Amino acid sequence: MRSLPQHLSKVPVGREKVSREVLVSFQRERVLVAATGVFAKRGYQKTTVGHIVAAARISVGNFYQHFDNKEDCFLAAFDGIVEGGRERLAESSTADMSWSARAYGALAKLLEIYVEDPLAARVVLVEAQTAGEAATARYNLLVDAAASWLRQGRREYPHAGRLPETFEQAAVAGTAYFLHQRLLKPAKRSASQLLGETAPVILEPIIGAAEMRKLEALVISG
Amino acid sequence: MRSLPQHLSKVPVGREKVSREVLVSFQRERVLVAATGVFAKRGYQKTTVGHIVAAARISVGNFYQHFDNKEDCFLAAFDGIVEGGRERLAESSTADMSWSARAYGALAKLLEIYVEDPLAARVVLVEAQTAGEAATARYNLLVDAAASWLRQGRREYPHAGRLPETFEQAAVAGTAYFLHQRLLKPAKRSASQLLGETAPVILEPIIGAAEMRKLEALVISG
Amino acid sequence: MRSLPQHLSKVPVGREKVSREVLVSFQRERVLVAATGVFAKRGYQKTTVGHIVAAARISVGNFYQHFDNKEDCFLAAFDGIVEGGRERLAESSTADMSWSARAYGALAKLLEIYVEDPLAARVVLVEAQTAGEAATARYNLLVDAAASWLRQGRREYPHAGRLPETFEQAAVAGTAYFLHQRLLKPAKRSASQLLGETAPVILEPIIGAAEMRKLEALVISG
Amino acid sequence: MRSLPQHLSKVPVGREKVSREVLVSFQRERVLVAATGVFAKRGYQKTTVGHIVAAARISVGNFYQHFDNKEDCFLAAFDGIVEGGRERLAESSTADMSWSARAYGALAKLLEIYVEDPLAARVVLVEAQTAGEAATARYNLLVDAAASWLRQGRREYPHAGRLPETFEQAAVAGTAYFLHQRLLKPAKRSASQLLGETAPVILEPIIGAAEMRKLEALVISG
DNA sequence: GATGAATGAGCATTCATTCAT
DNA sequence: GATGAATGAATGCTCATTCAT
Repeated sequence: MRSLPQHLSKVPVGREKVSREVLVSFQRERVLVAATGVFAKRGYQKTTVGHIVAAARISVGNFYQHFDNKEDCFLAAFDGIVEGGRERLAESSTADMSWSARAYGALAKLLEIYVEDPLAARVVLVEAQTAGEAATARYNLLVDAAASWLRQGRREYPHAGRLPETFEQAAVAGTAYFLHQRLLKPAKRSASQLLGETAPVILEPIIGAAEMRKLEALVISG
Repeated sequence: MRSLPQHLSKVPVGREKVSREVLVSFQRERVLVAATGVFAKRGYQKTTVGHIVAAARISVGNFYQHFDNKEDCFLAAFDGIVEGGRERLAESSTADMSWSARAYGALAKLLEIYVEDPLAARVVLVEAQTAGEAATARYNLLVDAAASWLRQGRREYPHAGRLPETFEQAAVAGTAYFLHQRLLKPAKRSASQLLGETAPVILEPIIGAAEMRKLEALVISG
Repeated sequence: MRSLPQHLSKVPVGREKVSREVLVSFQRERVLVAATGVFAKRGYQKTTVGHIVAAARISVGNFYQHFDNKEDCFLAAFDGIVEGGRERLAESSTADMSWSARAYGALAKLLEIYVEDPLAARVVLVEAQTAGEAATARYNLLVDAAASWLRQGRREYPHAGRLPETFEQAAVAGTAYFLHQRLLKPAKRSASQLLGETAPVILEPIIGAAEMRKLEALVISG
Repeated sequence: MRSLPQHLSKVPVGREKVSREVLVSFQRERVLVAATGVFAKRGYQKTTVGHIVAAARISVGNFYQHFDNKEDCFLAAFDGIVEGGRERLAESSTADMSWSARAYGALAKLLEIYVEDPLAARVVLVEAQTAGEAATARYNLLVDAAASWLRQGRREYPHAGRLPETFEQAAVAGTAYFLHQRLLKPAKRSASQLLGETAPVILEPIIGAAEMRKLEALVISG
């Protein structure tokens, strides 16, 4: 899953200490992975600390050594997933690409991540809305961040200026709801299928149909 | 609330019985109103049956005479709000109006209802997503129903056919999210302001900019 | 079931009054029959007043007009059954019969009643032991009464004097347990079969094997 | 209580673990003893979990860590008492004794246990019949087991063959009822007194009066 | 550090009983 | 007299969190 933050391995406090810290960090990661699965399968509210420690094979006391409480654990899982996503998203584009290509690539990458780990996706997209105020705030921040990023497109594609102010937020939230619904049904689709269903909703109004077709063609050919 | 069947009032021994039934119905309605407020303010999860009975000024036992449990009460509140909304929505248009006018009028009416009773709106739009599976299912049904209704527009406005299949659902969910966000902030807007912010997102892609302007002008002049 | 106490019909307080009293009495009887069934099927503890009023098709208020509470209702049912049994038992013998014949006849009659109405039997034999102190006391009184009656046999059959003091009570309780067990199993037996299984335990030690055979032969021939 | 498997004490890291397990086991035992007292004094139905935890000086949560619920606790107490009784019963006889001597000794031992701990006796003999289906089933199993054991006597004492099939069950249940009654009255008797009252009912019919006298004499002289 | 036994506040729910209509 | 809505005390049970070992 998520790789360990690099800076930790640089701390030079003696071999043992380091290995222990690494171990602790691994442990924490293990717990977060287990917790993600439990939260996704049982729902945040119905998940108890007991469920998590059973899944992670740790003791209750240990759990509270890592996290303040259940909510803290959820937020850590949420943040870990988002952070991991952000890192992988960074790989999806280079500075020399056009905005539309970067946007299309980013959406494609996101859907790939989504399809890859549906449990993590469920935690971010669904459970975050039922896990208390802090989680909801983080979810909204995510939607806003995506909407903001999308809004940059208006600069590049002037005719997007005709779109209502609320377009980006609605587009992001609408897409999130669409994916959300997909998570409920066992019928899984491939990332490319989902791309065909979401790009027209979220990108085409900004970049226009012509540009859209161009990008689609590029992917197929490339 | 449903009005009493008239024939009952003719039954001679009926008066007492009827008045009691009416009383019970009123009581139930009272509880639902109180419950709606509590659910909206505290959130479904943090609401206890104790909170509801305190707000409704009834006893615990009486609560369980009306509802099976907390979830049942929530669903009844949800259904009551939706039903009331449906009835008021029916008033907003007549058969002789064009689809676009009916759609525009319906959206305006919905926003009016929304602004009028933000607590009820919050229950339907926000809390329903955190109140268990049954509530979530009902929420999704509502989104789907709205999306289906919207889809009829494609027949009337052929150029809407260019819209991706997922447009309607995304548009509805996106608008719901937008309104949802408004509910979190104390800064209230008028229904007409909200109409200006949502109609372009949800209707304009279907009926086109020209028709949109026409409808807006009509409202201002009318 | 139990027939109405005769003296009631003799009270001459005007036709209406009488008919009402009779009606009330019938009503009470109806409730007791229904309650007996519910107690037998659900067990005393798991039976609620709600169950009884539902089965008897009366209102809760009405129930409390007849009985002080659930226990009172149970005791009334218990007493009614015992009283009915006593009356029918009286028919089973005449003064001119020998003690052994009367005892044998009484046992036969009791088993007949038992087989006829297993629900009532269950209430007296099983549920009475779980229905609180008053009911337990009544049950014990019943066992003691039967044991006392049985003890009279010692006078008639001197060799029964060799039996230990505790014999009668143990014999009655043992037989009660035996019948109790029969009530749990669907395999029903006839009254005469049960007579063959119980008489040797409860009567033969008192009257002796020879007398026992004589009585058995009498029944077969008569 | 069962003693700890020896091999565990050899595990080097084991000491702490073992002592904790022992502690937990003691704790459980403590709770069962307290629960037995409460059940015996208040009756199963009127006993609440609150009563038990107050008597055992533990918290509610802790109670539920040991037992699934009140019934589970009762059954554990019942089983513990029966198991303890079985173990002590095993000491009461050796293989070289005659069946009648073993039977007489077992009955004497049982009555000794009964007199020693009337609260435990009450739980097994009285409350088990009011503590739900599972408890009743266990009680019946116990009666059946005792009856079966008693039946072996028929092989050794051929003239016992004249006894009716149902004798053993009735004798056991009758004796149980007799002891049951003793538990209700404060007037306590000694185990040997009770032996004199029960042995003639339960054993003499099988082994005969002569053998009975012989055993009685043996005890007095021995 | 790790463990998991112990804690107890908190909650949903039931049900006998009352009493206004 | 009859009705059944209303009452609220009582109870079983869960679960996040602490802390002695």
